[in-house]
Amino acid sequence: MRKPCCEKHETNKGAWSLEEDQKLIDHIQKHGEGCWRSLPMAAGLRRCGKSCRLRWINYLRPDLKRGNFGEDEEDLIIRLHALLGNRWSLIAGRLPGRTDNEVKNYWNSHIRKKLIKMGKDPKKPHQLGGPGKPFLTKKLPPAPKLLNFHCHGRHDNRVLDFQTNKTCLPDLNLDLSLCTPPPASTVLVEERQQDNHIN
DNA sequence: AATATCTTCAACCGCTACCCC
DNA sequence: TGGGGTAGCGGTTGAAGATAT
Repeated sequence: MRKPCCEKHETNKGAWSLEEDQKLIDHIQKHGEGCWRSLPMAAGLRRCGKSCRLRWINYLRPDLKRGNFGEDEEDLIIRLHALLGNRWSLIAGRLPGRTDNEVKNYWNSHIRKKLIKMGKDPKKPHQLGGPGKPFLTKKLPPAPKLLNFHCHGRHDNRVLDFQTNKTCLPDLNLDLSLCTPPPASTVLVEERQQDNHIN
């Protein structure tokens, strides 16, 4: 029998209060993300670590882009979904400031209906501009670690090529199944700026 | 104005992948 | 190498708000 991830009778459930949010924000600002299991006790929260992680990732993170999806974002989601299927975290990784949960909800509540209305079957990627048959029907090997490169709600995806020392917008590599880690000489400008305190 | 139905989205659950010993 | 613990992912649920009757 699987052990519960936390002592259920001692944890709050349901909507988060402002006070809980603040405690979580304060704790993460002080100690950073990570070690979710021990975080609730350390932060003085009666919540399961999983719940804290989800709340932070989906709602409290300062770099989240709230509000409606733009047309370009919607188009990108459709194209990526045609390639990747329901791999929401990968899709969200290509949409700066968006979370997998948000993308998934948006797909289920808006895009899916829109496509059905247009007479397209959202379950058939080839009707949406994807490959002729479902592209990723079997489990992929784990994504390269550096895919995180695109994650965590980056505000822009510009990269700095250390060889040319120029910034550029990377081509949209939709073929994530073949995506390899970026060369060591390439890092996000934003990260570099943070490191060097450039602005 | 009251009630029913639909829609949206935050949060939960269970499973799997990953990491460490 | 395999077993246990933890993090992350995707599916699902349910409360709250919006809209229709």
